[in-house]
Amino acid sequence: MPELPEVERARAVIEAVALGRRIVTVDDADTYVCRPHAPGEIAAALTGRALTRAYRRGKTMWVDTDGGPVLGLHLGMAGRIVVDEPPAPNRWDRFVLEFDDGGRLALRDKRRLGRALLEPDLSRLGPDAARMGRETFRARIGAGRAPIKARLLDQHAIAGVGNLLADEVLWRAGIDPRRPTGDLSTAELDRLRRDLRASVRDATRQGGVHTGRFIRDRRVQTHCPRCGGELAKGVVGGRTTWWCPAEQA
DNA sequence: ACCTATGTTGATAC
DNA sequence: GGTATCAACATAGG
Repeated sequence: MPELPEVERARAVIEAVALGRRIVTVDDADTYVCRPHAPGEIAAALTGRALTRAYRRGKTMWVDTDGGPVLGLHLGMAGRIVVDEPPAPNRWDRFVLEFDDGGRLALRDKRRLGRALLEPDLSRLGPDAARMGRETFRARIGAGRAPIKARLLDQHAIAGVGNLLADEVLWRAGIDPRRPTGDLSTAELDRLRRDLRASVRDATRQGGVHTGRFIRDRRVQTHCPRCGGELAKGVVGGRTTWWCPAEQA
């Protein structure tokens, strides 16, 4: 589930209900989710601290603590942040903070591809997709020969776009996902940026990328929501890709 | 049973 | 350097 809109909602939840609460216990026993830390390392650094601010860039979140280290959080492919919910079965709560008021914050993730670590490295993360200016977008997205969809998925170039959101915005903008980036006109790049920002805004408000018109519709049928034509399916940038061959050129 | 698919990222190879 | 491929993880479904 988690692309930029889902992560922003998770960040907002942390901001709204988890800041200022004193941490008394940390479960960092999952050495894969908490890599490269050894069990107990994150616990030692965070016990007695409180979270003070929650940030996000692309799909990466990080949280400041009062006098302690920064805690990085990533939802991976199936992770969620849950606050003050009873523990999940099957050890799906991969990383847990317990507060002195009896509440808890958990990274709940069936797949274990989520991440919790101290002092995350953000240096290789591109600018946030929702806050990218026109000039920056043109420069970072418009150069090179990769298929445009592959570029949108490249977190070093632009942070926050995942497989579903990429299909949604390319459909909205009427651009073939296989087009080489360098072949896009300035007008097409500007349109793409506009549609991307709109898609992110809508999805964040409505609860996630699956609420997008193209993505939502595709769950029940494989026709274009606009023209009704049969959608095409293929692999672009290594990911399953759907598009409308009649409208996306 | 076995095979495929799945919203992620990172390492590796060309 | 840019791009493509595969592996990491665990679950769901045909």
